[in-house]
Amino acid sequence: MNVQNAQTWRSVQEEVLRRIHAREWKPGDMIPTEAELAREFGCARTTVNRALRSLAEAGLLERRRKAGTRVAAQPVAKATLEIAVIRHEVEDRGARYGYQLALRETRVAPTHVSAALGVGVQDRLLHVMALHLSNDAPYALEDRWINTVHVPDALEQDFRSISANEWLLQNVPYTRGEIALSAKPASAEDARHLNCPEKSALLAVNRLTWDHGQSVTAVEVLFAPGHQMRTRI
Amino acid sequence: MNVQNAQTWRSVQEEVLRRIHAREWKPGDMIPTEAELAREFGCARTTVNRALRSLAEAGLLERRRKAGTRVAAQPVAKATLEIAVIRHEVEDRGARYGYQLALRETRVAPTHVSAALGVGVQDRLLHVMALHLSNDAPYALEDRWINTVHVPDALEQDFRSISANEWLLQNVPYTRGEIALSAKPASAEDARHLNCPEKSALLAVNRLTWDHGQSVTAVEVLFAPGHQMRTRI
DNA sequence: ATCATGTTTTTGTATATACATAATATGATG
DNA sequence: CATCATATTATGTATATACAAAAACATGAT
Repeated sequence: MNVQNAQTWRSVQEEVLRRIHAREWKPGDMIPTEAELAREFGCARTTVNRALRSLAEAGLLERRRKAGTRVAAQPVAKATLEIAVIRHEVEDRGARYGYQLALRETRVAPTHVSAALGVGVQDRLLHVMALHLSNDAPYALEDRWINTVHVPDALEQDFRSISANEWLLQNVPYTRGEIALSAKPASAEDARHLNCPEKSALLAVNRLTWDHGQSVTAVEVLFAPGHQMRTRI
Repeated sequence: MNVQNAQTWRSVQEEVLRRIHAREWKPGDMIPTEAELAREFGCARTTVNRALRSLAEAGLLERRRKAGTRVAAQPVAKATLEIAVIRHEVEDRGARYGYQLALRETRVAPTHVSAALGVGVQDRLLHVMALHLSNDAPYALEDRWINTVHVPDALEQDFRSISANEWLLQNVPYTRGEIALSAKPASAEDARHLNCPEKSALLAVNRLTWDHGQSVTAVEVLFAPGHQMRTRI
């Protein structure tokens, strides 16, 4: 064990990663304690802690007090999908963004929506459908229900020039949310908006957000056929 | 400005979060400097730094040296999908896991696969197809190509009792990977394996992993119709 | 007005030290 | 042998201090 020169937490992290990748430390193996590594690397324990904590957050290490640190047996790949404002998503790809409001109404929601939002089945909610365009081609269809009891300001908005997607993110905070990704066949209406054959396979993102226990909005975003969500690990 | 009693970084974080959610600090607003907050909370700047850094990693704050810290204008929802071993995914749902090898061959890969893996179009790769079952029902279809130049040990495995998914994660390290999520219509073969109508909308996860610049494997996992990937934010 | 340069401010990190906390290991006790 | 209390130990966190680095800002030359 040489005295390595690793005085920054990043260099410690790099060396630890190297040992994991080189299989010097195999999945499931215990690794030395922070104090031992600090001695080996000639740095403070705090520095080692910073490096190992960060690797644990990434899922590569498993740490427990007293028990020590081990290399994750099956590193769970944590794919971080960045779910941004759709306009930014389009513009970041270098395309021209377009937006069309398809529908805006206040009505009683289908039971699965009112149940998900935790409102009464008779409550009227704001329902907005809109098409997001990329270079004039359909990009995504947004189908959204807004809890107007908790977000009355939404009733003031016509959502003709700014999408509900963007308006809500800028104006209504949330403390908690659930996201579900799935594949769905295009309904006749979906197909018409997205200009694709009926029953095409569409990537669907369903989001449900809450603010301090109060539901805010339920939204389904259907992406045009062929769309991919990408990320690295 | 009362002297709050916030001596742990978590309590500092909570208070900062409260102010963001209560819109005392609105999206786009600058917030006080670490030193100011430390004074206000009566704790060390290190503690404030820990709290704010963590919130910045979560996408709620944007920090820049000298410029200071501001509340993210459009908090990018970072949905962390945990992509685990499929067997664990099934078992964690409380279901009985099953596995069937459908095909194992060594052959020249389709050009899009050899291109993705960065191998010659004439190179023979290991091709494995397998069905993962949940309570005896089809759960996911795995279609995998393995770069046998970089992972020759894979040729020793028959993948009849352990899936390539699991074997690779336990035995072959990788340093980098790309993941793409999309929706695909079921081919005739997909439909046969997954026991669903042809052209059903299937959620597809495509993964490509590399180890120090060497490609390891390219895999497409098709989930049975109706499957959802869920996460919270 | 524009550009290069230096100053200052804010976040970022490293350190030693101290104590907290969780969980295991140990030993006493029935 | 099982069970409970206790000691031990590795990680987790808080602190003061110091310096590094990025970037905005001010200054001055052109």
